[in-house]
Amino acid sequence: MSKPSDVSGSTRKRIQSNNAAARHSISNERTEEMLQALRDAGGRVTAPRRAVLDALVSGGDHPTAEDLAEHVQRVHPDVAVSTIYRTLEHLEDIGILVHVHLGHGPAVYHFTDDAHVHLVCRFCGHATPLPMTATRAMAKHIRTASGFHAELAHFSITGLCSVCASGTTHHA
Amino acid sequence: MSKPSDVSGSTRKRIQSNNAAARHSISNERTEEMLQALRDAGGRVTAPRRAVLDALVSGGDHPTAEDLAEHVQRVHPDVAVSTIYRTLEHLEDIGILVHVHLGHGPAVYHFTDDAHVHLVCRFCGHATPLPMTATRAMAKHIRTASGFHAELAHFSITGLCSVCASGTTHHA
DNA sequence: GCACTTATTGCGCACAGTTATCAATAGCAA
DNA sequence: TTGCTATTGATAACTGTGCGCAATAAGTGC
Repeated sequence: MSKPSDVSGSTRKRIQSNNAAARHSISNERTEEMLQALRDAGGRVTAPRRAVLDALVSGGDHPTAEDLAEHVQRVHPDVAVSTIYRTLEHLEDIGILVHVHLGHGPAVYHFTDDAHVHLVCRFCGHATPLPMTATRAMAKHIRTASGFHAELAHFSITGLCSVCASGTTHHA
Repeated sequence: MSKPSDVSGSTRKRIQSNNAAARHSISNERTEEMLQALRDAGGRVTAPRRAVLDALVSGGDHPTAEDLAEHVQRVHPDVAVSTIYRTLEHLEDIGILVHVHLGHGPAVYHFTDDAHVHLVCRFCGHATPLPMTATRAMAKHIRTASGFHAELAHFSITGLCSVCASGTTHHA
Protein backbone atom coordinates (compact mmCIF):
# COMPACT_ATOMS: atom_id res chain seq x y z
CA MET A 1 0.00 0.00 0.00
CA SER A 2 1.93 2.93 1.30
CA LYS A 3 4.32 3.29 -1.58
CA PRO A 4 6.99 5.72 -0.53
CA SER A 5 9.15 5.98 -3.60
CA ASP A 6 11.95 7.45 -1.59
CA VAL A 7 14.40 4.99 -3.00
CA SER A 8 17.80 6.07 -1.82
CA GLY A 9 17.29 9.34 -3.53
CA SER A 10 16.00 12.74 -2.74
CA THR A 11 13.53 12.15 0.00
CA ARG A 12 15.84 10.25 2.28
CA LYS A 13 16.48 12.23 5.38
CA ARG A 14 19.79 13.47 6.55
CA ILE A 15 22.25 11.02 5.18
CA GLN A 16 25.52 12.28 6.37
CA SER A 17 28.03 9.58 5.79
CA ASN A 18 29.70 8.45 2.63
CA ASN A 19 31.85 5.70 4.02
CA ALA A 20 31.59 1.99 3.52
CA ALA A 21 29.54 1.44 6.64
CA ALA A 22 26.97 3.80 5.32
CA ARG A 23 26.67 1.81 2.15
CA HIS A 24 25.61 -1.22 4.10
CA SER A 25 23.19 0.70 6.17
CA ILE A 26 22.35 4.29 5.97
CA SER A 27 22.76 5.43 9.51
CA ASN A 28 22.52 8.66 11.30
CA GLU A 29 22.83 9.94 14.82
CA ARG A 30 19.47 8.67 15.84
CA THR A 31 20.23 5.19 14.59
CA GLU A 32 23.53 5.21 16.39
CA GLU A 33 21.86 6.37 19.56
CA MET A 34 19.49 3.43 19.41
CA LEU A 35 22.27 1.01 18.52
CA GLN A 36 24.07 2.19 21.59
CA ALA A 37 21.01 1.48 23.70
CA LEU A 38 20.97 -1.98 22.16
CA ARG A 39 24.62 -2.51 23.05
CA ASP A 40 24.11 -1.13 26.53
CA ALA A 41 21.40 -3.72 27.08
CA GLY A 42 23.88 -6.44 26.18
CA GLY A 43 22.61 -7.02 22.67
CA ARG A 44 24.70 -7.52 19.57
CA VAL A 45 24.72 -5.08 16.73
CA THR A 46 24.05 -6.86 13.49
CA ALA A 47 23.37 -5.71 9.97
CA PRO A 48 19.68 -6.62 10.17
CA ARG A 49 19.24 -4.75 13.42
CA ARG A 50 21.02 -1.73 12.09
CA ALA A 51 18.82 -1.86 9.05
CA VAL A 52 15.65 -2.15 11.11
CA LEU A 53 16.67 0.84 13.17
CA ASP A 54 17.46 2.77 10.02
CA ALA A 55 14.06 1.90 8.70
CA LEU A 56 12.49 3.08 11.93
CA VAL A 57 14.46 6.31 11.84
CA SER A 58 14.02 7.19 8.21
CA GLY A 59 10.75 5.40 7.59
CA GLY A 60 7.47 7.19 7.62
CA ASP A 61 5.34 8.21 10.51
CA HIS A 62 3.67 4.98 11.44
CA PRO A 63 5.59 2.08 9.98
CA THR A 64 4.20 -1.41 10.27
CA ALA A 65 6.43 -4.46 10.49
CA GLU A 66 5.75 -5.00 6.82
CA ASP A 67 6.74 -1.45 5.93
CA LEU A 68 9.93 -1.92 7.84
CA ALA A 69 10.63 -5.26 6.23
CA GLU A 70 10.19 -3.74 2.81
CA HIS A 71 12.49 -0.90 3.69
CA VAL A 72 15.09 -3.22 5.14
CA GLN A 73 14.93 -5.62 2.24
CA ARG A 74 15.66 -2.92 -0.27
CA VAL A 75 19.16 -2.89 1.15
CA HIS A 76 19.32 -6.40 2.58
CA PRO A 77 17.05 -8.61 0.51
CA ASP A 78 18.07 -11.60 2.54
CA VAL A 79 16.79 -10.40 5.87
CA ALA A 80 13.91 -12.61 6.95
CA VAL A 81 10.63 -11.20 8.08
CA SER A 82 10.86 -13.17 11.29
CA THR A 83 14.07 -11.34 12.00
CA ILE A 84 12.27 -8.05 11.64
CA TYR A 85 9.69 -9.17 14.16
CA ARG A 86 12.29 -10.51 16.52
CA THR A 87 14.28 -7.32 16.31
CA LEU A 88 11.22 -5.22 16.97
CA GLU A 89 10.33 -7.41 19.89
CA HIS A 90 13.82 -7.09 21.25
CA LEU A 91 13.79 -3.33 20.91
CA GLU A 92 10.53 -3.31 22.80
CA ASP A 93 12.01 -5.52 25.47
CA ILE A 94 14.87 -3.13 26.08
CA GLY A 95 12.41 -0.31 26.19
CA ILE A 96 13.36 1.89 23.27
CA LEU A 97 10.41 0.94 21.11
CA VAL A 98 6.69 0.48 21.52
CA HIS A 99 4.06 -0.84 19.21
CA VAL A 100 0.71 0.81 18.84
CA HIS A 101 -2.56 -0.43 17.43
CA LEU A 102 -4.01 2.24 15.21
CA GLY A 103 -6.84 0.10 13.96
CA HIS A 104 -7.69 -3.40 12.90
CA GLY A 105 -4.62 -3.90 10.80
CA PRO A 106 -1.04 -4.52 11.76
CA ALA A 107 0.61 -2.74 14.65
CA VAL A 108 2.82 0.26 14.03
CA TYR A 109 6.03 1.12 15.77
CA HIS A 110 7.36 4.16 17.57
CA PHE A 111 10.45 4.99 19.48
CA THR A 112 9.44 5.23 23.08
CA ASP A 113 10.43 8.85 23.36
CA ASP A 114 8.07 9.65 20.51
CA ALA A 115 5.10 7.98 22.15
CA HIS A 116 1.84 9.85 21.85
CA VAL A 117 -1.86 9.19 21.72
CA HIS A 118 -3.27 8.61 18.26
CA LEU A 119 -6.67 9.85 17.29
CA VAL A 120 -7.62 7.76 14.30
CA CYS A 121 -10.52 8.82 12.13
CA ARG A 122 -12.65 5.86 11.17
CA PHE A 123 -13.80 7.71 8.11
CA CYS A 124 -10.64 9.02 6.48
CA GLY A 125 -8.21 6.91 8.43
CA HIS A 126 -6.02 9.81 9.30
CA ALA A 127 -4.10 9.62 12.59
CA THR A 128 -3.65 12.83 14.54
CA PRO A 129 -1.51 13.00 17.62
CA LEU A 130 -3.22 14.21 20.74
CA PRO A 131 -1.27 17.07 22.34
CA MET A 132 0.67 16.06 25.40
CA THR A 133 -1.16 18.46 27.65
CA ALA A 134 -4.46 16.93 26.72
CA THR A 135 -3.03 13.46 27.14
CA ARG A 136 -1.88 14.22 30.63
CA ALA A 137 -5.16 15.83 31.52
CA MET A 138 -7.03 12.75 30.31
CA ALA A 139 -4.85 10.39 32.23
CA LYS A 140 -5.41 12.42 35.35
CA HIS A 141 -9.12 12.42 34.66
CA ILE A 142 -9.21 8.66 34.46
CA ARG A 143 -7.08 8.31 37.55
CA THR A 144 -9.43 10.53 39.49
CA ALA A 145 -12.52 8.76 38.25
CA SER A 146 -11.32 5.17 38.61
CA GLY A 147 -7.92 5.01 40.21
CA PHE A 148 -6.72 3.51 36.95
CA HIS A 149 -3.29 4.50 35.71
CA ALA A 150 -3.91 4.83 32.00
CA GLU A 151 -1.21 4.31 29.41
CA LEU A 152 -3.13 5.98 26.68
CA ALA A 153 -0.68 5.59 23.85
CA HIS A 154 -0.94 1.85 23.40
CA PHE A 155 -4.26 1.72 21.68
CA SER A 156 -5.45 4.45 19.44
CA ILE A 157 -8.65 6.32 20.03
CA THR A 158 -11.09 5.96 17.16
CA GLY A 159 -13.68 8.48 16.19
CA LEU A 160 -14.19 11.14 13.60
CA CYS A 161 -11.69 13.86 12.87
CA SER A 162 -12.96 17.41 12.78
CA VAL A 163 -13.12 17.45 8.99
CA CYS A 164 -15.02 14.21 8.63
CA ALA A 165 -17.24 15.00 11.59
CA SER A 166 -18.45 18.18 9.94
CA GLY A 167 -18.76 16.54 6.56
CA THR A 168 -20.58 13.48 7.76
CA THR A 169 -22.62 14.76 10.61
CA HIS A 170 -25.57 12.72 9.53
CA HIS A 171 -23.54 9.68 8.79
CA ALA A 172 -24.45 6.64 10.90
CA MET B 1 -11.49 -17.98 31.20
CA SER B 2 -14.84 -16.50 31.95
CA LYS B 3 -16.87 -19.63 32.01
CA PRO B 4 -19.43 -18.99 34.70
CA SER B 5 -22.21 -21.45 34.31
CA ASP B 6 -24.60 -18.71 35.16
CA VAL B 7 -24.24 -14.99 35.36
CA SER B 8 -27.39 -13.12 36.01
CA GLY B 9 -30.15 -14.02 38.37
CA SER B 10 -32.42 -14.90 35.53
CA THR B 11 -33.55 -18.44 35.76
CA ARG B 12 -34.18 -19.35 32.19
CA LYS B 13 -30.98 -21.18 31.76
CA ARG B 14 -32.09 -24.65 30.98
CA ILE B 15 -35.47 -24.90 29.42
CA GLN B 16 -37.03 -28.10 28.42
CA SER B 17 -37.84 -27.86 24.77
CA ASN B 18 -41.52 -28.44 24.54
CA ASN B 19 -42.79 -25.87 22.18
CA ALA B 20 -41.21 -25.32 18.83
CA ALA B 21 -39.78 -21.91 19.60
CA ALA B 22 -38.06 -23.08 22.74
CA ARG B 23 -36.65 -26.09 21.05
CA HIS B 24 -34.93 -23.91 18.58
CA SER B 25 -33.53 -21.44 21.02
CA ILE B 26 -33.81 -20.31 24.57
CA SER B 27 -35.05 -16.78 24.31
CA ASN B 28 -36.08 -13.99 26.57
CA GLU B 29 -37.33 -10.44 26.17
CA ARG B 30 -33.97 -9.02 25.41
CA THR B 31 -33.37 -11.57 22.73
CA GLU B 32 -36.75 -10.89 21.24
CA GLU B 33 -36.07 -7.17 21.26
CA MET B 34 -32.91 -7.74 19.28
CA LEU B 35 -34.60 -10.16 16.93
CA GLN B 36 -37.16 -7.51 16.25
CA ALA B 37 -34.41 -5.07 15.38
CA LEU B 38 -33.07 -7.69 13.03
CA ARG B 39 -36.45 -8.10 11.38
CA ASP B 40 -36.94 -4.37 11.19
CA ALA B 41 -33.70 -4.10 9.29
CA GLY B 42 -35.03 -6.57 6.77
CA GLY B 43 -33.08 -9.55 8.03
CA ARG B 44 -34.37 -13.06 8.46
CA VAL B 45 -34.71 -14.69 11.82
CA THR B 46 -33.00 -18.03 11.82
CA ALA B 47 -32.15 -20.53 14.49
CA PRO B 48 -28.43 -19.68 14.43
CA ARG B 49 -29.13 -15.98 14.73
CA ARG B 50 -31.52 -16.53 17.57
CA ALA B 51 -28.93 -18.66 19.29
CA VAL B 52 -26.21 -16.07 18.84
CA LEU B 53 -28.44 -13.42 20.33
CA ASP B 54 -29.27 -15.71 23.20
CA ALA B 55 -25.59 -16.27 23.77
CA LEU B 56 -25.03 -12.53 23.74
CA VAL B 57 -27.85 -11.95 26.17
CA SER B 58 -27.10 -14.71 28.60
CA GLY B 59 -23.39 -15.00 28.00
CA GLY B 60 -20.85 -13.40 30.28
CA ASP B 61 -19.59 -9.90 30.38
CA HIS B 62 -17.18 -9.81 27.51
CA PRO B 63 -17.86 -12.70 25.20
CA THR B 64 -15.55 -13.37 22.32
CA ALA B 65 -16.72 -14.92 19.09
CA GLU B 66 -15.32 -18.19 20.35
CA ASP B 67 -17.22 -17.91 23.63
CA LEU B 68 -20.38 -17.28 21.71
CA ALA B 69 -19.73 -20.15 19.35
CA GLU B 70 -19.25 -22.48 22.26
CA HIS B 71 -22.44 -21.28 23.86
CA VAL B 72 -24.39 -21.59 20.66
CA GLN B 73 -23.02 -25.01 19.86
CA ARG B 74 -24.14 -26.41 23.16
CA VAL B 75 -27.64 -26.11 21.80
CA HIS B 76 -26.96 -26.23 18.10
CA PRO B 77 -23.81 -28.25 17.55
CA ASP B 78 -24.17 -27.86 13.83
CA VAL B 79 -23.88 -24.10 13.70
CA ALA B 80 -20.68 -23.22 11.91
CA VAL B 81 -18.21 -20.76 13.33
CA SER B 82 -18.35 -18.75 10.15
CA THR B 83 -22.05 -18.29 10.76
CA ILE B 84 -21.30 -16.87 14.19
CA TYR B 85 -18.94 -14.35 12.67
CA ARG B 86 -21.35 -13.48 9.91
CA THR B 87 -24.17 -13.02 12.36
CA LEU B 88 -22.06 -10.82 14.58
CA GLU B 89 -21.03 -8.79 11.57
CA HIS B 90 -24.61 -8.43 10.51
CA LEU B 91 -25.70 -7.33 13.96
CA GLU B 92 -22.96 -4.75 13.86
CA ASP B 93 -24.10 -3.61 10.45
CA ILE B 94 -27.61 -2.98 11.66
CA GLY B 95 -26.20 -1.14 14.63
CA ILE B 96 -27.30 -3.18 17.61
CA LEU B 97 -23.90 -4.63 18.34
CA VAL B 98 -20.34 -3.39 18.56
CA HIS B 99 -17.10 -5.20 18.96
CA VAL B 100 -14.38 -3.96 21.25
CA HIS B 101 -10.71 -4.74 21.43
CA LEU B 102 -9.75 -5.30 25.01
CA GLY B 103 -6.24 -6.40 24.26
CA HIS B 104 -4.17 -8.37 21.80
CA GLY B 105 -6.53 -11.30 21.72
CA PRO B 106 -9.87 -11.73 20.04
CA ALA B 107 -12.47 -8.98 20.00
CA VAL B 108 -15.36 -9.02 22.43
CA TYR B 109 -18.95 -8.06 21.77
CA HIS B 110 -21.43 -5.72 23.36
CA PHE B 111 -24.90 -4.59 22.60
CA THR B 112 -24.63 -1.02 21.46
CA ASP B 113 -26.71 0.27 24.32
CA ASP B 114 -24.27 -1.29 26.75
CA ALA B 115 -21.24 0.36 25.23
CA HIS B 116 -18.70 1.71 27.66
CA VAL B 117 -15.02 2.42 27.88
CA HIS B 118 -12.89 -0.44 29.14
CA LEU B 119 -9.90 0.15 31.31
CA VAL B 120 -7.82 -2.98 30.95
CA CYS B 121 -5.01 -3.66 33.38
CA ARG B 122 -1.97 -4.97 31.60
CA PHE B 123 -0.86 -6.66 34.77
CA CYS B 124 -3.91 -8.53 36.02
CA GLY B 125 -5.94 -8.31 32.85
CA HIS B 126 -9.02 -7.08 34.62
CA ALA B 127 -11.36 -4.85 32.66
CA THR B 128 -13.09 -2.05 34.53
CA PRO B 129 -15.72 0.12 32.94
CA LEU B 130 -15.05 3.81 33.00
CA PRO B 131 -18.02 5.72 34.45
CA MET B 132 -20.10 7.47 31.85
CA THR B 133 -19.52 10.88 33.36
CA ALA B 134 -15.78 10.46 33.04
CA THR B 135 -16.19 9.13 29.53
CA ARG B 136 -18.15 12.14 28.49
CA ALA B 137 -15.72 14.48 30.15
CA MET B 138 -12.86 12.85 28.32
CA ALA B 139 -14.56 13.00 24.98
CA LYS B 140 -15.20 16.66 25.51
CA HIS B 141 -11.61 17.16 26.51
CA ILE B 142 -10.38 15.60 23.30
CA ARG B 143 -12.85 17.58 21.25
CA THR B 144 -11.68 20.80 22.81
CA ALA B 145 -8.04 19.95 22.37
CA SER B 146 -8.17 18.58 18.84
CA GLY B 147 -11.60 18.94 17.35
CA PHE B 148 -11.68 15.16 17.22
CA HIS B 149 -14.95 13.42 17.98
CA ALA B 150 -13.76 10.44 20.00
CA GLU B 151 -15.63 7.18 20.15
CA LEU B 152 -13.81 5.97 23.18
CA ALA B 153 -15.43 2.62 23.58
CA HIS B 154 -14.00 0.91 20.53
CA PHE B 155 -10.53 0.31 21.80
CA SER B 156 -9.80 -0.31 25.41
CA ILE B 157 -7.47 1.84 27.40
CA THR B 158 -4.56 -0.11 28.78
CA GLY B 159 -2.69 0.73 31.93
CA LEU B 160 -2.52 -0.43 35.49
CA CYS B 161 -5.53 -0.79 37.71
CA SER B 162 -5.38 0.81 41.12
CA VAL B 163 -4.55 -2.47 42.83
CA CYS B 164 -1.75 -3.44 40.50
CA ALA B 165 -0.43 0.09 40.33
CA SER B 166 0.06 0.19 44.07
CA GLY B 167 1.43 -3.31 44.17
CA THR B 168 3.82 -2.91 41.29
CA THR B 169 4.95 0.64 41.60
CA HIS B 170 8.50 -0.33 40.85
CA HIS B 171 7.59 -2.65 38.09
CA ALA B 172 9.05 -1.73 34.70
C1' DG C 1 44.64 -11.97 14.18
C1' DC C 2 42.38 -16.48 16.07
C1' DA C 3 39.55 -19.34 18.32
C1' DC C 4 35.36 -19.66 20.99
C1' DT C 5 30.97 -18.97 22.89
C1' DT C 6 26.43 -18.16 22.14
C1' DA C 7 23.27 -14.51 20.51
C1' DT C 8 21.26 -13.93 16.32
C1' DT C 9 19.75 -15.31 11.82
C1' DG C 10 17.20 -17.53 7.74
C1' DC C 11 14.07 -20.61 6.54
C1' DG C 12 9.91 -22.43 6.68
C1' DC C 13 6.23 -23.91 9.08
C1' DA C 14 2.53 -23.14 12.81
C1' DC C 15 -0.83 -20.45 14.75
C1' DA C 16 -4.98 -17.49 16.01
C1' DG C 17 -8.56 -14.87 14.51
C1' DT C 18 -11.21 -13.83 10.93
C1' DT C 19 -13.07 -13.66 6.11
C1' DA C 20 -14.25 -15.54 1.44
C1' DT C 21 -16.29 -19.10 -1.64
C1' DC C 22 -19.97 -21.69 -3.08
C1' DA C 23 -23.42 -25.05 -3.44
C1' DA C 24 -27.24 -26.37 -0.51
C1' DT C 25 -30.89 -24.93 2.59
C1' DA C 26 -34.61 -22.54 4.51
C1' DG C 27 -37.17 -17.84 5.72
C1' DC C 28 -40.82 -15.43 4.44
C1' DA C 29 -43.86 -12.88 1.15
C1' DA C 30 -47.30 -13.89 -2.24
C1' DT D 1 -47.32 -23.92 -1.84
C1' DT D 2 -44.34 -21.69 -4.57
C1' DG D 3 -40.50 -18.95 -5.55
C1' DC D 4 -36.99 -15.88 -4.61
C1' DT D 5 -32.97 -15.10 -2.30
C1' DA D 6 -30.95 -14.42 2.30
C1' DT D 7 -28.60 -17.38 4.99
C1' DT D 8 -26.01 -21.45 6.06
C1' DG D 9 -22.19 -25.25 6.62
C1' DA D 10 -17.92 -26.80 5.23
C1' DT D 11 -13.70 -25.61 4.12
C1' DA D 12 -10.06 -23.03 2.19
C1' DA D 13 -7.73 -18.80 2.35
C1' DC D 14 -5.80 -14.94 4.52
C1' DT D 15 -3.24 -11.66 7.61
C1' DG D 16 -0.26 -10.72 11.20
C1' DT D 17 2.77 -12.81 14.08
C1' DG D 18 5.48 -16.37 16.60
C1' DC D 19 8.28 -20.71 16.85
C1' DG D 20 12.01 -24.38 16.15
C1' DC D 21 16.25 -25.44 14.63
C1' DA D 22 20.53 -25.75 12.32
C1' DA D 23 23.80 -22.40 10.44
C1' DT D 24 26.10 -18.06 11.02
C1' DA D 25 28.57 -14.36 12.93
C1' DA D 26 29.21 -10.73 16.89
C1' DG D 27 31.79 -9.85 20.61
C1' DT D 28 35.33 -11.62 24.03
C1' DG D 29 39.65 -13.38 25.60
C1' DC D 30 44.06 -14.63 24.21
